[in-house]
Amino acid sequence: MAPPAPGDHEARRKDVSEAVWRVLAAKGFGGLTLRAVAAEMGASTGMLTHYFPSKRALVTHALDLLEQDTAGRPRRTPPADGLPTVRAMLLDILPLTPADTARNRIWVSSWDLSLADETLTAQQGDRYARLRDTFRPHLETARGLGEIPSNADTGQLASAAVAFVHGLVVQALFDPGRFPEDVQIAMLDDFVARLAGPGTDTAPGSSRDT
Amino acid sequence: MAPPAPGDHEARRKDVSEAVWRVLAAKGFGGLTLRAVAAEMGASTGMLTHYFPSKRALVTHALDLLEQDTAGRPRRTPPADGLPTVRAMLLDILPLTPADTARNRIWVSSWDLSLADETLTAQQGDRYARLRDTFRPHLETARGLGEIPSNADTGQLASAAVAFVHGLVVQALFDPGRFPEDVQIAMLDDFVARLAGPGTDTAPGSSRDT
DNA sequence: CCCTACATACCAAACGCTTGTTACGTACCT
DNA sequence: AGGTACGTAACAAGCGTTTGGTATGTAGGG
Repeated sequence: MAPPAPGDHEARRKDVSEAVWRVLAAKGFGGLTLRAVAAEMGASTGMLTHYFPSKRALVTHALDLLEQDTAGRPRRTPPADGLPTVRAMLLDILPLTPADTARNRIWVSSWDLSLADETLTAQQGDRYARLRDTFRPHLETARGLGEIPSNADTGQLASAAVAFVHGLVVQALFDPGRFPEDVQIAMLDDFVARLAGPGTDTAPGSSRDT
Repeated sequence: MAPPAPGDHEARRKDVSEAVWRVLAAKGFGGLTLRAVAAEMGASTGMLTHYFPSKRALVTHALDLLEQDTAGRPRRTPPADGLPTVRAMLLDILPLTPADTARNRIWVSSWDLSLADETLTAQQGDRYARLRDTFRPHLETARGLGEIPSNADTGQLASAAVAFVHGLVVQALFDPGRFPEDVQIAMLDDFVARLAGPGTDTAPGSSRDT
């Protein structure tokens, strides 16, 4: 009955991954149990431990899945250098499709676990640093193009952009009715438009990064 | 041995509340168990059920505690009507003190549970609506004072302000070293300064999509 | 003033259930 | 034959919950 073809080890791991994903989307990390995952794919917990020796390994794999899904998600083709690209990148984060909503929901869900574990806290902190770093070069391009002031602190603006978009994600997750697609986009466009403004005028020689 | 004075029922509930708070600050909602709370106050689980008949009741109480602590926290005296008040209110949210950090950490931790439960999701959504509503009148005052453009959408700006500050909270929680007090304040000041700008000029009759 | 009656406040222990983990058996393919 | 791929089943630990018992208080009657 059960096909033990020894070649599709990776394929079976992928099946497990999809079951993990569905459990996470439905019940979050607090509801991620071996039995829930096993039941989701109509298998036994013994089979799970055949692919993931411990719960910790499964959780780690779930976090990897999250990162992998995030990195591999379909993205908009960058329209033009500078601010339009920043806008497109931020749009790619918002929960505008069911897939984006699930991914964001799982990210937010993971924060409880991440905050309770020192190692995971540091990893999440690094992830945020990397995310900010992906915005920075495009903000520098925008500065070079004169789309934002020449004295703008691109590192700080990257942090601000990530902050704004993730804060919007959280509100949208808790109240999708009040944050439909057009509202989210309008808010994002408004935010990007304000990037072009002066912000706080920093006196020369007073700003340092990191 | 143990004094069962029947008058201090509320006082004892407060003791329980403080133990719950300490457990939440240390281990989040995922680590909130009856035994952990009982151990935290050197008592038994039977005593807990004497004050909270079920785990659900304790969790509900914990969420009430969060709301209560948030509502009752010390706040800055509003400096001047309009934008300065908005800035002060946003400053009151940021994790600048250990108490603020603990409160924010617990809030973020609660989102896993809240997203997994329909009722809690709606409650959190309402909380966000109320939070946005506390900003709106001051933004309208700012508009009346000419601090922000006369065609500004105050409701949208309130959502944006809450989004920005909570997104900043999350990043600061995961990487306190990179978001010390002065960085957080600088980012907030920059954001508030941009509120004074035009944002997206909503020309009547023109629409932009996708 | 003492004795009984009763409610409160709790502890210790056990309940049944779920958790992660492990051991063992078996079907299958090479 | 032997390794791979499972299912079955048990395990101890931890979970929320329940039970039984024991102090400690208050209240009322004699």
